[in-house]
Amino acid sequence: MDKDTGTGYDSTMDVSTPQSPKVRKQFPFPEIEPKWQQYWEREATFRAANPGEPGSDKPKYYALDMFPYPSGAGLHVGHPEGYTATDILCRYHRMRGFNVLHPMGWDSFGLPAEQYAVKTGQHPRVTTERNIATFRRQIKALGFSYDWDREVATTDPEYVRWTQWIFLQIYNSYFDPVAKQAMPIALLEDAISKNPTRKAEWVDNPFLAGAHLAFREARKAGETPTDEELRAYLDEHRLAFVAEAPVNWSPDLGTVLANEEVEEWTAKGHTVVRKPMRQWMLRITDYAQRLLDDLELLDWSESLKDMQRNWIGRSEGAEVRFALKDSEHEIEVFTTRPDTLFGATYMVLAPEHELVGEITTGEQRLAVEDYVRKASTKSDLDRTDLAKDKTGVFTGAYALNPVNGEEIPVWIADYVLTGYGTGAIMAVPAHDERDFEFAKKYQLPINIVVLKEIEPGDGAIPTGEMMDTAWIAEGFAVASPPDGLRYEAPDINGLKTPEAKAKITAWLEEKGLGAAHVNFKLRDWLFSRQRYWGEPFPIVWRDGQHEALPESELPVLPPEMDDFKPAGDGSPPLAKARDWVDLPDGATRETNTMPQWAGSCWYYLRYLDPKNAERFCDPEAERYWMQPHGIDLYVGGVEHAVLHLLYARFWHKVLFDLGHVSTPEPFHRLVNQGLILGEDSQKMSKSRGNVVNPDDVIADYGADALRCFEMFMGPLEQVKPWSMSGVEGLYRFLGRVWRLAMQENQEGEWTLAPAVTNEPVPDHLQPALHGAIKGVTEKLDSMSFNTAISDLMVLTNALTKEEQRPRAALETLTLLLAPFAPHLAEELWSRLGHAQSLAYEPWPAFDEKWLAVDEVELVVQVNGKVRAKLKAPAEADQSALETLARESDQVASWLDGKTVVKTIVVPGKLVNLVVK
RNA sequence: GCCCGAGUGGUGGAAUUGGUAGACACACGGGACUUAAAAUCCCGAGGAGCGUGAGUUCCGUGCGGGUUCGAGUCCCGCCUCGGGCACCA
Repeated sequence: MDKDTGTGYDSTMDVSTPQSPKVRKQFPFPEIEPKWQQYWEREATFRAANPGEPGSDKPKYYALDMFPYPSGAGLHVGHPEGYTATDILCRYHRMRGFNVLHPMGWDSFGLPAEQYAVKTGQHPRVTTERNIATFRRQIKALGFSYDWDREVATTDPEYVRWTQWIFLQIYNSYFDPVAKQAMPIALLEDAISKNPTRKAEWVDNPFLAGAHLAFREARKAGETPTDEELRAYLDEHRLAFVAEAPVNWSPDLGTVLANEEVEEWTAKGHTVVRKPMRQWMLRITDYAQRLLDDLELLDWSESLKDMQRNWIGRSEGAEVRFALKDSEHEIEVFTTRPDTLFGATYMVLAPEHELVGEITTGEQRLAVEDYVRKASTKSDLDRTDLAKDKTGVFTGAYALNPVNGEEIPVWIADYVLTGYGTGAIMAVPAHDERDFEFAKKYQLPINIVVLKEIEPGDGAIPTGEMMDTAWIAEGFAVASPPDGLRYEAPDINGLKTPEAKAKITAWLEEKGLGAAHVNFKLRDWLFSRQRYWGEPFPIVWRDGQHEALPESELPVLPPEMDDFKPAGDGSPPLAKARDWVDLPDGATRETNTMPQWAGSCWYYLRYLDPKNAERFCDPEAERYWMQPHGIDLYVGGVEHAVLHLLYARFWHKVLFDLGHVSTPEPFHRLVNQGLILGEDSQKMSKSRGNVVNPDDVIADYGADALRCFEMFMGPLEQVKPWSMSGVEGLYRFLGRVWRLAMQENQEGEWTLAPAVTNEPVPDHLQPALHGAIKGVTEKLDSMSFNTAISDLMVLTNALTKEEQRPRAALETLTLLLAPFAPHLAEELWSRLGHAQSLAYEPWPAFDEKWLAVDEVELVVQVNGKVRAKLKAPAEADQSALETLARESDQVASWLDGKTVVKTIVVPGKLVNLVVK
């Protein structure tokens, strides 16, 4: 799921380890790390119990990492950051008695392996398998507590089967506008058929009943729909559909891209142009409102929610129809400001608008056609780059403003986008910056109809020519209509913007001229790619119509080929495999493939039941792990804020609507780990030479030190620079912990230190011990890993000072450390005399009695400045503390010759004497 | 331009509801051990001033105001950096 997928295939695969400093190891991590990794694997320590298996009676905890795209470059230190955070919480939850699901897998379809295949002829599957092996080895070397029995790869044929199966669920559904959810297309088909057989299932649904009636009336009128018409009606409603639309086409990649992906690839230097093509789309726009509303259910950062909200881009307003002078056509526009209708002085159509050809007058035709042609060859980038300088051409046509009947000119301009709203606007230059700029340039009238305040008195309205910028905020309606004039439209003068909007909209609705309307920025998801290394669509074409393959035909795997080159004309590589494409019965296979996002849209569900051959996931397993509100913790990079996270939510909602999953949202709590920068505070990149390879770090300092350092660097969500001396610091800390209990003999063997005693923990150590238990526990609960480690250091420093090291105290420290440095902790636990792994040892509990102190430090302030620090009994009451403070020698000089006018006492903490 | 987030020592970062600013580390300096070094252990440290000294005073959380007995924390106005969106009507 990495965005950074375009690198690495030309790099060598061997991971070279620089000469480690020939220094004595602080602790024998090169022996104990592989030892415990093998132990955990052999004992299946981290196998998660599905319902019915021993251990499934515990409460569940599902922590998910964003699975990686196994690139040729191998793991970098950014990967283990999020993985370590989830691993720590998983190990912690096991010790707290949870049945923990912590899986890992591979997002293994993707363009780099295919590009490598084009260059070298090596099959993408070979490349992919090799890269997965590298990633698996590297990840295992970090000692994460994954249940490897649940490993999945999106390229596995059995995984592809269910990705395609889910696609068919989407294909065989429509979005019901009444129920506001996906429903089986079979219901709609039944409703419009001549002899419905499932009426009981849909008769109460106004949408289906309405469709039924419409087709019945048509039949009564003798307009019996043909099979093609019925079919076309259904295809128009499917959640997966084929559309001819301007798409993002990259000639050098040889494929189309989703809107969300364009920036990523252009940033890498690829060209992306708009081009009309026939492509598969998914109707994510139907879910726009639910995707927006259900963000409220989620425990995500507000900034991440905001990114999704902005991407979905909901705006409320009205659609208004403008009649055209001397034409039967109408222009429909969307506006968020129907209150400014009296200020609409011209209209603008997008150059691609379907009416442009129809309404252009003879003398304007040449200029308009020229403009349209130029606009069509401009890429989106050109269009936005030239944003500052607005251009346009008058069509020669006039529209009639519905509120006052005025004739206003109709222009075309490329600042109006074809993909948003209706592709046409009413221009209100006084109250919209773009319209203002355009009107200034082409000397179109600017009529002010909103003022910030209404002046008492004569109320003369300033003229638009006096404005140097548009007033786009709300205010009070004026000149709507202008003084002395009356129109059929209501007078909204003096109304505040919201009321003015409501009144005008109501009138438009009443007159049939328009209606309140909600618009979204979100576009439907362009779902097909012209690639080889992706899931083929389980679709065949017959007589120009698409049809689904039966489930028994799944999985549909890409054919064996040795030429992976895209044709360059937009036809996919698969089209060249004629034997595969042409079926004996005359049908042909769909040759597009699905985007890489398809596999990552549901992998978290396959983990729940990865070996199931009957279903994508057993319903009982789904309920067990996903109830009550989905995945307990999902950690990954913020780069997926509007890609993977939006797509996966959409698929999940479709599956939810169809009854295949039990929660409306998949990822209840989501945390974005911050980027790790190079030691130079620059983004890590091969060209800068500041990339840190985790293998090197493990070789020199061990996996535990790497894990601990990544957590100690700073808050998980923060961007932070790498520091090799920082790793060394954590390495030394782990060495100190080790040597609390161990010492090295003449032969270089580590044995239990004689300082380790079986005496009970002395009272003077108890506050440090229980303070650490409390601190680490609370900080794990709040995911404040850096301060949790700091608490462990404080306890370690306290124990280091002790001559005698009580075994009980060392055991507690070992358990607290275990989630962070599991190899070291397991080894210490074993050396302290335990035969079993500590993975399921109960988490230490603290006793408040050791945290209560009987003497506190009392801060005495005079006028808010600290003047003394005194010892005071913890139970002293306010007046006692005040007396103590006033009588203190250190304070006396500050009170000399002054009068105390006020005293503030914070019990147990501070006394502030206010003097004059 | 719009929407978020963040500015704390030489560095990474700590600081419940406003209540001792700088926890814990890194880097640095000093000491112990060592023939020496590495490793380890101990000690020091926000800045400025005064004092031989134990100490002590002032300043200090991007800048300017404000609220409060008391502000890193709350309010208003700026500046800088980072992220997202970007002609979305």
